[in-house]
Amino acid sequence: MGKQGSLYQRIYALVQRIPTGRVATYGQLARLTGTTPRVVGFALAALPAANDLPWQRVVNSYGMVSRRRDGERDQLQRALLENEGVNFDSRGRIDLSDYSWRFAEDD
DNA sequence: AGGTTGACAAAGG
DNA sequence: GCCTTTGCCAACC
Repeated sequence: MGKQGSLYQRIYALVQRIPTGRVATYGQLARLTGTTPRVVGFALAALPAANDLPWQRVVNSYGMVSRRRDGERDQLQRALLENEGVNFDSRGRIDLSDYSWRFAEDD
């Protein structure tokens, strides 16, 4: 592994730090880990079905749950978020100005 | 080694 | 604001 762990490990470590009831975008995590948004999505897709990460807290730049190629994971994601108090509007969007995670070194 | 494929994003129309 | 293009880069043939 690299000096600071693999790229995927850095992404996962960051996802782990997103607080309950908050969301981060793929682009935000990409900037913080020095990669591109697509790779963040690819890293999350590589997670096993059962994992310890709050993976549901990662959404796209429009504040929407991104659709998977298969499965009902996106529905589960919305349910989990609503369960922790995140509000979706009639078009299925989250108001990022209210719910986005503000990263700080001392979190 | 080269082409394809994404849980994306920004810019253009 | 929606839809389409373009850039992106790691993974997987």
